[in-house]
Amino acid sequence: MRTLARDIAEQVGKPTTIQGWLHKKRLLGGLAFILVRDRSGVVQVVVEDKDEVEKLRGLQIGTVLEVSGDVTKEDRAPGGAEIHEPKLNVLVPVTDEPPIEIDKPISHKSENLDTLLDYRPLTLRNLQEKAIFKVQATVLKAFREFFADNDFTEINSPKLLAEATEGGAETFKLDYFGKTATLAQSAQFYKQMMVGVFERVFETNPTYRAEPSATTRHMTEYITIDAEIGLIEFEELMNYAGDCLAYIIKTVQSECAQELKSWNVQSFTLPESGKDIPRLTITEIHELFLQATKEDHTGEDDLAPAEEKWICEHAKKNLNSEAVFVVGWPAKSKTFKFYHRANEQDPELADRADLLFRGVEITTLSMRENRYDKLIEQLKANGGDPDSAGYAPLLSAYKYGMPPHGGWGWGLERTVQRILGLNNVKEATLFPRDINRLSP
RNA sequence: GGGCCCGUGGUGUAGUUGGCCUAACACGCCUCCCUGUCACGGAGGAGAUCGCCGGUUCGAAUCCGGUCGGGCCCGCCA
Repeated sequence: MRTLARDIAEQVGKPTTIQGWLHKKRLLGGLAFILVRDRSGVVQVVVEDKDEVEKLRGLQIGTVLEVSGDVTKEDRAPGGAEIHEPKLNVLVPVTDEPPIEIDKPISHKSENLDTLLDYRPLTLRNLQEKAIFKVQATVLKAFREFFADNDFTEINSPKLLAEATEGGAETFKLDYFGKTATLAQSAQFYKQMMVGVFERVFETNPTYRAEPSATTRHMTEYITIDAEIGLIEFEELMNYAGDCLAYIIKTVQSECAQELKSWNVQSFTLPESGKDIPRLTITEIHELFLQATKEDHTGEDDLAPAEEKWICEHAKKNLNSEAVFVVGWPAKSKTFKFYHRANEQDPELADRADLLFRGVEITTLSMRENRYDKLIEQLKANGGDPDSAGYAPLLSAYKYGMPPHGGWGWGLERTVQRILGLNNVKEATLFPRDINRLSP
């Protein structure tokens, strides 16, 4: 019967067997300490028998072991207990020296990211690296809990599409039995169609962008948490997104305390309720930024990366929130897509917001134009053909009844990146894909 | 796509105004010593034609040109 590392203290006084990877050897002559890592953590094993120590000769970190012995309460041991008088059984010997050390923090300096990512199958075994993806899994779990609490249904939309439709971003093209298929740049149209079915839907799937971006924020494949909500209005939609962020942070704080500590993440400055996250218009932010830095972006349709960073620091200090909703997006702009909805009172503005968190845009949300005729009009104005195979399915959903609705696309990796204070979104991605990297 | 920067043992770095470099340091690895380590400690050892190609020079890790790989910022984009 196998015991996990996290349960070792409960086994005190009992013969116990653990299984896992040799994580660290400390040979002190007549006494050796070895650390064995399993899915739950690390156990210290004290080896005094020379024959047992000798079994480890020539074996490298990564060797898979089964260790049977007596668990002893020991305050000097990590976790308060350790295994004594062990019998070591080598399940999978490793004799080649690993190319990278995994038992101490690995360099995350930008110029060393290549090494970190090239050896990803091994570097992920480092406990600090592993912690990033424990946090990611917890964020994803929190999303699902939030959606379940609010009566959403989870869906999965296709990623192979007949043609590029949404506009805005470049798509990947690939051969599809002699036809050209594209990889989905978002779940946009499908989640909208599904509003007509479930009213509230979400999905957590990869999305693909063929943009030649070389920044710390962009990848060609990333996970979006796509949500779409029927019978909602703009203010309410922002509140949902804010509540969702608050729930994610709360969940990570309670379930990943150890992981946050290992990345030296102390605390979060965030309102408990989404409605208390500050709303600032693009124009206001341009003005504040100009006053503070003398750098002028007034008149621009979008925020510069430096402004996104600055406004979050500003809001943390002055508005008690590291998250900010950026509103006041122009309706007459290339940032306005054909399915967006203009504001009823002020048609010059779009019912759209970006949610910035700790300096990075993590979510884009908007109300969608739900009136069939108006949508067709906007589509045509955008150069789209309503009769094409790319638009017809979406339009048929509209034709037969779409309520006012809105939703968001939320970057999972960016969220984890900012929670942990990582410099590059690729550090928060298991096997990142970017303009230069397609492997591992 | 534009600008700037970087490539030195397995890993992280120093050296880069040409000669003292027959390339240094730390970690890792190997051998030996060490019974409470937890970045264990100590002694010794192996391991790099300095990304690649060409040029300048008596002499190149160091200068020049090209090339390949990578990073950061901007743009695009989320």
